[in-house]
Amino acid sequence: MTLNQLRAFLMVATLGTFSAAAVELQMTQPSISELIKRMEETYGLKLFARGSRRLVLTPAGEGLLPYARQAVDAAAGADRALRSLSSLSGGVATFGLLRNANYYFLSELLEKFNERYPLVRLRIIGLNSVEVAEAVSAGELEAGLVVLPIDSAGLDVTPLMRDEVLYVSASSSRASAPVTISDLAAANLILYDAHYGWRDPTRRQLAERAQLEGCTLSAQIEVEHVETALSIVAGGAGDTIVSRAVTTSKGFPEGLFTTTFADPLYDTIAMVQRTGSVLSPATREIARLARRMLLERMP
Amino acid sequence: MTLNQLRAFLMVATLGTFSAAAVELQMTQPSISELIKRMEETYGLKLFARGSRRLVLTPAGEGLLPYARQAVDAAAGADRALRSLSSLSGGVATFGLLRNANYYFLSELLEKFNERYPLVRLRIIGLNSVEVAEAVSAGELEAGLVVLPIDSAGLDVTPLMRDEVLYVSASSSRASAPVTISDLAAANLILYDAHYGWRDPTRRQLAERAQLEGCTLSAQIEVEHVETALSIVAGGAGDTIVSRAVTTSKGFPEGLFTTTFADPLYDTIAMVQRTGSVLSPATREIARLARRMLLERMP
DNA sequence: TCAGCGTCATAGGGTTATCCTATGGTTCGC
DNA sequence: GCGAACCATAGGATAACCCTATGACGCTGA
Repeated sequence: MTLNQLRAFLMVATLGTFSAAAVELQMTQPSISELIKRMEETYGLKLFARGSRRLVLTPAGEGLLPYARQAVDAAAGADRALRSLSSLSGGVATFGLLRNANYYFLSELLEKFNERYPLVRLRIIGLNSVEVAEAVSAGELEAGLVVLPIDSAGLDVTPLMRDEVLYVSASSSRASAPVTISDLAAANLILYDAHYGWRDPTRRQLAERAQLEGCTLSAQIEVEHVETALSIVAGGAGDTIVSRAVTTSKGFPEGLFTTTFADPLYDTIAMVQRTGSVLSPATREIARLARRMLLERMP
Repeated sequence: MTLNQLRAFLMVATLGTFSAAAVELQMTQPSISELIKRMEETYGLKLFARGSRRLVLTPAGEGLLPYARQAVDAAAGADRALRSLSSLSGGVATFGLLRNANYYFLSELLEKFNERYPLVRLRIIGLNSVEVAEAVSAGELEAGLVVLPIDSAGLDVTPLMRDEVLYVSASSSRASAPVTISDLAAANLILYDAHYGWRDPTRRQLAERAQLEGCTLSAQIEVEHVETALSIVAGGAGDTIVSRAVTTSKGFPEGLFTTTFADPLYDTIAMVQRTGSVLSPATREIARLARRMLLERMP
């Protein structure tokens, strides 16, 4: 005897069909069927008479009805009580996200959170991982998602997933084989995140590699937005680098070629929060959602 | 939010420790721990303050308590209701009986059943065979006794006994010899069961005979109760038909004459239940008693 | 009469909850 | 301190749960 079983029973008794109850409970008809069946098997009696017509309560079902109603109502009350007591019933959840979040799951995350906690307002901060990391470190944000590497002083960092960084060009020849750092140094690079320049984590990784090779990277053109950079690349003025998630998104221009790095390069996405801090319920919840949705996307 | 979580919460709140609650609920302490933890995580708030001493309810836990109690109680009631229906130690036995049951054995049946199973409450449904047959067919009733013929779609029908239908009149001359259908067509008929009219089984038998003879039957006066009809007949306004059991009952008015039909007419009493259905113990028992008592009365 | 529709039942599979045992960590009383 | 009592955590087996896909059946309209 579980609450789900009682809920299903009640809804079926109210609406008269399994299918309608399934829609109402946001489940599928076979699930309803199974819940009812299990309850019937548990007690060895039928709750509904499955006639050709519509479902009719058996005497046993009739006897169960008032108790089911009471239990489900009480559980709904319990849920309401807890929900209103938790701070998820108000206030503002503040969370930092890396710039690329659009390409991963941002809108879905916000929709899901808002659906579950409609009373909580959301403030999503973050033009770039650098900014997010600094804000979290300073305590302005409780938590956020960033791309590594970052300056991790005063932060708890939990890597969650990684996404490969690709080289993007309008010329098939320049993207015909994995590129090396020296290829990169020789290329016309169209880079974005002008505001943060070489403090950007992905760029930092590249700069470190270049340093080891004894060469220098510099941007031919720097803009703020990835989309702008990609448009320029599509025009043939130069090449750029983006993570794979960007290349598979809808907005990715036609006619661009991609290739990997000879020594594969990855953006590692991590959750950061202030060392030793306790997250507010709302923030914890959105962090939990974000982590789960990211992990679901792991290859 | 599951019932098990609420049960665990309630028991912990009552007993003050996880371990004690585990013993009481026949589970292990880690299981209780996990159930509580999951509920706390779901809502992002603590339900118990884990002090060094003993557990104390947080305000949130305090708020949850009444709802938890109500939900758990209701579920226990549901369980009891269903469990008792699959045994003879409680619950309600529902059974359908034809209208005339009073004249056969109704009170005796109920007394006997109640004496043997005092914990089972009885709900006897049935103003007329038509109604009982439809309710059983739809699954609202598990079984019942009816007079044939009925529409037997979806029903298992077991004839048990028959009782002759007699013609009743205040005039000795009109009841001096067996009556024919044409006699009937010519008579002032005082009929009962107005609500069901010619769907009533006995009336259907008569109507079919009349059809074969090419004549039509119609009621001069229609009332609901047999007793009313008999009073009117005793006043001489017309004649009626009843089964023999009625004529031998205590309430049968003085001064009325009865005769048989020229072509004898019988009410056949049958047990009906839904095709392929399994009766609950209580219903099976009352059906068994009813059948036995009927058969004992067989001529 | 037969195809189309809506209904519930069943099969198969992936995910999660639940529950266990075993063990670690903390707090209290002696 | 040290044992006792208690809660938390880890790891693993089982069952519940929920899904998609498909089958069976009755109803309905051409």
